[in-house]
Amino acid sequence: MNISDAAKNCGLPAKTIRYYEDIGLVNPGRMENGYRDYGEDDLHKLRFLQRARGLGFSVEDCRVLLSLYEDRNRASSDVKEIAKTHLGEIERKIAELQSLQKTLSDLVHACHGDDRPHCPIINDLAR
Amino acid sequence: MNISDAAKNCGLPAKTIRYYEDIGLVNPGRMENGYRDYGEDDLHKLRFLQRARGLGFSVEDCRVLLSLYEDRNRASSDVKEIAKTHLGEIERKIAELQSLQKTLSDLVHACHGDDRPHCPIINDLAR
DNA sequence: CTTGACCTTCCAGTCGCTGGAAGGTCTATC
DNA sequence: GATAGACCTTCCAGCGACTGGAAGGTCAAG
Repeated sequence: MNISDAAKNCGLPAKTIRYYEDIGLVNPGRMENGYRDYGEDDLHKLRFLQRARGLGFSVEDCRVLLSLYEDRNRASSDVKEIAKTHLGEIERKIAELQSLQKTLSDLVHACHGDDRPHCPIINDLAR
Repeated sequence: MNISDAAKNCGLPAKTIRYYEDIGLVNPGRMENGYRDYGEDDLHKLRFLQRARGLGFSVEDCRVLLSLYEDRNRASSDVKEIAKTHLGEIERKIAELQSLQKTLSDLVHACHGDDRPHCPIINDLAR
């Protein structure tokens, strides 16, 4: 299967798939004319990557997860550890964004938003 | 005032201050020896940038906010518009992260995390 | 035989810094 | 006056994870 069909199949852009090959995540074979040729295994990996990236795992996390995916003797604790760490980062980020949201929404509500120059938002930034 | 004192004063690294000059945000004068020389106005701008970046505004937003900050005839509605847009982006991001958090935390809870290979997290990624 | 849709590689740009190299300047001490 | 150490300068490269585009090869249809 050529790259554009593989792209349709896994939901990743062709450019991204080539990039994943560049960094050694998915190495398809080649046809006689030099075109990339994706087999079932490759497609599985690409879909796996698409899902894992969609859950916000870094590409390096994905590399490890992919090797665990392929390791029939993996310990589920290794997978869980990565996921827990990632979950913690997500929760930290949510907390950080919620704090920004509170500050910003207070400022936005305090600002009349008319044609006069007085602006609590600017005043806060300048304080 | 030289760059390292300015850095202490505004809470930004010297590297970042030079970068802001590169992209035309804060242009200090120079001393006779070629060293950058930060005056009160420059320090105000740097502190403004430090605050605005801390609230997650993009550097381009900061550029506009800075020009509004300096415009005594600004309309507060212009400021409010930028802040509201940014707030919307933050809220979108929070929602997205919360959805990831839910999925991931369900998966993490479903995984025993022992030395056996069975792993609902991997299974979900591979589905 | 040409058109158009694929494919290939390679290079540059995104954003907001950050690190490091190579070299100039200033201040204090010997 | 020499030297050390802490500054300062400019410039170039790299981060993550792609994305866009140029230049050129391949293939099937009309």
